[in-house]
Amino acid sequence: MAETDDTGFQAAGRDDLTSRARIRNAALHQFAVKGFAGTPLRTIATEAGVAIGLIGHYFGSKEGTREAVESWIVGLFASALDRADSQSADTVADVTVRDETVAQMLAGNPLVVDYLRRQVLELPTDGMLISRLASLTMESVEAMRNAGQASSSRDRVEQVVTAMVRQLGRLFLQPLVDQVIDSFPEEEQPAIHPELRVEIKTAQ
Amino acid sequence: MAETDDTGFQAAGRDDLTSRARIRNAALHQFAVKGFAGTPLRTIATEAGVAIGLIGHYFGSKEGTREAVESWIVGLFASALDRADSQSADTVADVTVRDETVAQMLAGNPLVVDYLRRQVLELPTDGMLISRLASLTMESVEAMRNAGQASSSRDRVEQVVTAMVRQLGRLFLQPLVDQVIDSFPEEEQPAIHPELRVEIKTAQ
DNA sequence: CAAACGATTGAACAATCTTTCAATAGCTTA
DNA sequence: TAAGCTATTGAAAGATTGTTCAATCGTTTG
Repeated sequence: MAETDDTGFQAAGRDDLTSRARIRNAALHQFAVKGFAGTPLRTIATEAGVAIGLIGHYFGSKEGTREAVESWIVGLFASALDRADSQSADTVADVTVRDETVAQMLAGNPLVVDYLRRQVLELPTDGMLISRLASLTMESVEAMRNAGQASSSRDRVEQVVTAMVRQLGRLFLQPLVDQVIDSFPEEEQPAIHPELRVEIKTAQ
Repeated sequence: MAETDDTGFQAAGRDDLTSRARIRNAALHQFAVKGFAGTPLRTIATEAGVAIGLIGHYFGSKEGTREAVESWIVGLFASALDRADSQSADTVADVTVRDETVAQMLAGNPLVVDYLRRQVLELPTDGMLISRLASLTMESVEAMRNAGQASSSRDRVEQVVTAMVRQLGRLFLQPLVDQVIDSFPEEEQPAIHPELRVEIKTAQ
């Protein structure tokens, strides 16, 4: 693996990407849309424009391909948080800046949202991804506490949960709204889709 | 098909169920936990304690098995709404009673919640289930409008969306909260899981 | 009793899937 | 140029899947 990998964030023509990156992108796309079990490796190979054998060559197995996709996603979150800190005037960015930066990253990678939404359902057997993102968020919370930008009296775990629900809750639930609305004939559908609001009411 | 089918709601010993019902229950269980594509028919047969061939005999195909599961779920919602009406003093139950009755039904059938949550994510390709439940909810909304128990000035579709989000939103999002909390060592986890609140903010 | 019928089984089949691997092409380095 | 990499291919193997079907069992019906 002598070649560098793209982050998918900087603009890059489809044909400029390495085979490895194209495979990873195709896997993310298929897993997000059809699910892990519902995606044959052949489909990934076709979408990436490579031969089947190349997937095994780079990622070892189908499970290894999933791992690569998830590590890439974790990297996306990590770099978004780093960006928030570096763009902030303070040493550490506050909640608003962090949320906004993550939201922008997710808006630019809708497939990541689709993938994550699925992961939350798939049983904790192999669902390490959410746990990895939780760790990342915990680091973020710690940094904010140390900088006095987050309450130090509230429970840490609770702060992590709140942050993740704030970032992901609305995005996860949107398909419910969309599917319900789309199930009605077009002339009955409201022009503007109702806006979802998801909150956590901290236990008393 | 001379035999009657259970509703799964009244208590019934596992061994009292017909093969048909046991297959349907096993299918619901596996689809909810592993997903449709991730569930081999052999697994369903084993859990139901029958031979593979019997599934085809009763449901024709794997797709037919899914259909049977979904029809059973639709029936569960329909009978819950009927029950709400019959228990109400008025001719038509009000929103609170309906929501409460549906909530009780879902609490008694957690696998149904898991199954539905998956349906919302799995692409609308074949996902007729949400659409069927939306129709059911629309009938419910119409009944309430006619009885003067629901505003007649607001948009019908919007009322349906609101009702379904109210009934399902929190349940769908709970796994996110649980997975995040469970990803921390047990001694750090808060005693009481934070309470989720999901609302719809009607478009202005 | 005999015939008929639904319930049930498990093997067989064809299709599809993942993984493996030998072979080729292309590029770098000594 | 020769040798040694890595990238890439596509066929083959081996496992798994959904579906089909002939055969058996048990009960009901004539």
